Amino acid sequence: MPVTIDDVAKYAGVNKSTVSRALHGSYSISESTRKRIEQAVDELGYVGNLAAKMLASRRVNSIGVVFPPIADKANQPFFMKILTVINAKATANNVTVAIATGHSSRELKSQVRLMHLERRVDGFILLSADEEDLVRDYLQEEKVPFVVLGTPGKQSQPLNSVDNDNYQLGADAANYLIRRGHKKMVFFVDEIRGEFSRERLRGFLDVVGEDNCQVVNIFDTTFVKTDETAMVVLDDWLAISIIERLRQQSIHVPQDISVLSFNNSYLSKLIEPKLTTYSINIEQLGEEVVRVLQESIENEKIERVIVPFHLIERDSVRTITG
Amino acid sequence: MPVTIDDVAKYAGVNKSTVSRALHGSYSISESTRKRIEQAVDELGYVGNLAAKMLASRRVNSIGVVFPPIADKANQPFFMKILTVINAKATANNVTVAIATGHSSRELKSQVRLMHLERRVDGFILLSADEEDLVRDYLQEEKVPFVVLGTPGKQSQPLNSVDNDNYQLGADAANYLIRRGHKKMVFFVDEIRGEFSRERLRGFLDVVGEDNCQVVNIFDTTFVKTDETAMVVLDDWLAISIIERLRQQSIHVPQDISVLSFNNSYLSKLIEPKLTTYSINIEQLGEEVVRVLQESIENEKIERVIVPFHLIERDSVRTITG
DNA sequence: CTGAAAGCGCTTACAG
DNA sequence: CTGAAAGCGCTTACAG
Repeated sequence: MPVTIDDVAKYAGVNKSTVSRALHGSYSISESTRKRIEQAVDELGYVGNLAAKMLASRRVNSIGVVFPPIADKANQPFFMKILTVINAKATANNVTVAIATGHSSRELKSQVRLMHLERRVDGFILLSADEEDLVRDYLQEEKVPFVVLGTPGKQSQPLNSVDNDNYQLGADAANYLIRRGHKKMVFFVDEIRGEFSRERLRGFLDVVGEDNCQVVNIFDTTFVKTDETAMVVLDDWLAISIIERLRQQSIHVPQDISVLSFNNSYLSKLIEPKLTTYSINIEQLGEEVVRVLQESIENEKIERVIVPFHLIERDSVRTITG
Repeated sequence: MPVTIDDVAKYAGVNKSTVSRALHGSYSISESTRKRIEQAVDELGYVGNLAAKMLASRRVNSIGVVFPPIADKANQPFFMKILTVINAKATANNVTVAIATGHSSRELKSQVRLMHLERRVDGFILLSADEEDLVRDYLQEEKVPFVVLGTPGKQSQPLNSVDNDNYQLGADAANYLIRRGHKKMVFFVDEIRGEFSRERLRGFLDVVGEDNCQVVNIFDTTFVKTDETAMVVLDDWLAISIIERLRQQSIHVPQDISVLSFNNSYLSKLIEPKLTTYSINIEQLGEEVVRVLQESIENEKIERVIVPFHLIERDSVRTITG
C-alpha cells in the first residue's frame, strides 16, 4: 500500500491539512513543524496521489501536445526534437506531457476533445496549424488554453502563438544571397506546408524582386535551370533530394548552383556538400511555447512570440565575384 | 460547470450508482433504464471526470512511453513512427499516452520514477533498453508492469519484450546476398546500437563465415574496399552517408558495390539509388507492444514476442552473374 | 435489477 | 500558525 498524506500526518503528529500546506510552500508554517513534516515525507517516501490532487484542486498539471496529421509531416525530425524540448521544460515545471497523434484533422480533434472533456490536460500545444484547422477552432470555441507553434493560420480571435518570423527569414535569405553576388534565383515552394512557406516566399520576393526569381513547386520535376545561380529550398531534406536530382543532370552544387535551405537538420552536415542552412532555434521555440501555455492557463493572457533565427554557413552557397 | 454523474442520475431519475454501472457495460441493467441513462448522457453531453474515476477505481488508463536518451538516437524517424502507432492503438483502447524523454539514463529514470509514484500511468513501454539500463532495472525492482521494445538487454528476471528477430534478420540478409551471387562482404556495425547490431552480425556471420566478411565500424573512415561486392549497413541513414562517402572515391552503388540496409525509412526511396532494405513492420511492433503491456497490467503475464520482417527490393543490390 | 452508503486521498475555506 | 470538516466526482461492496 502506498503511503498517504494521512500516514505522513500521523507520523509527524500533525493534521493532514498542515501537511498539505507544508508541501505547497506558499503558506505560513512554523519552521519546526515544517522540518518534522519534511522528515516524515522522506522517511516514509511519500509521493502525493495525483488523482486525488487533481480531484481536490481541479488542476491537472499535464499538457497535451498535438502532432500534425502524420501523413504530411509528423515524422520530420523537427517534431521529435521539439517534443523533447517541450517535455524537458514541462518536467522541470512538474507537469507531464500527453500526446495526440492521428491521420487526419478529424481524428486529432476527437482525441483532443476527449482529453479536454475528461480533464486530462490543462491546455494544449499545437505543433502546427493549417489554414483551416479543426483542432484550433474547437479549442478556441471551447475557450481551452492553447498555443500554436508556427504560423497560427486563420483565426477568429487573437490566440497564443510562438513562431519564427518567416517573412524576415525569407528576406534575410534574399539579402544573404545578394551579398554573395547572386542575382537570379529559384525559390522552391512546398504547398503542403502552407502558411510558413508563403511567408518566407513573400519576404524573399520583396527583397529580390519578382523578376529575378523563378518560383517552382518542389514536386515539379520539369524544372530547368537557366541563368539562376542560387536556389532556396524550404527544408534540408528536400534540399538533399533536389541536389541529387541535379547531380543526375550533371549540375553540381555549389559550383553550378548554390543551395540555401532551412532547419539545420541532422542531415545537413552529413551529406556533401554540407548545407548552408538557417537554424531555427528549436530549443528556444520549445521553451517559449511551454511558458506561454502555462501563463495562459494561469491568467488567460494572450501572447504572440517571435523567436530569432540564425544562419549556419557551410559549403552549399558560393560567392560569385565580378 | 461540467456535467457530473449526479446530473445524469437526476436527469434519468435513477441513482448515480446505476449510472456508473450502465456506463461500464458488464453489469446487468434493465434495457429501459439503460436507454434512459444513455439518452441523459447524450443530451447533457456527459463525459466522466478522469481524476474521480482514477481515485475511485485505482486505475489510470494511461501508459508511459520512454524514449532512449536523446543524444544517441531519439530523433531517428523510427521513434516518431512507433510513437504514432502506439498512440493510435492506445487511443483505440481508451488509454492515453504520456512520455518520458531525457538526455541521460539517470534523468529518464527520475522521470519514470515520478510518473510511477504519482500513479500517472499503469505501466511503461521502453522504446529501447541498453545492456545496463537504469530505467529497466528500476521498473523491474518495483514490479511495475512494462515491456521493452527491441532487445531487452541484461535482465535479472524474465520480462516482457517485443522484438524483431535480429539474429534471423542478419542470417536472412546473408542468404539473400549469397543468392544474388555475392561472396565477399562488408558488415558495418554501430557500437551505439549495441545489442541489436551484435545480434544481426552474429546471424550474418553464421551464414557467410567470418573469412568472407570484413566487419567495420561505421565511424571508421579509413575503410578501404578490396574485393568485396556487397555491404550491409544497419540503417538507411547510415547507408546514405556511406554511399556518399564512396561516391567521392568514385565507387558507385550498385555498379561497384551493392548495399543492403535496414528500416525501409522514408529516405530510402528518395535517394539514388533507391535502397534495398528490410522493412521492420513498425505497425505490428507498435500494436504488439501495447497489447502485451495491457495484458501485463491486467494479469501480470510475461511474454516475449517476435515480429516478422520482410525485404523491400529496390536498386541498391545487384546480381553478380557467373 | 437498483439504491444508499462508504470511501478513494487529497485541498481549502472557515475558525480559532 | 494549525485543526476539523466538507467536498471534489466517481466506484463498488452490501443489501434488498
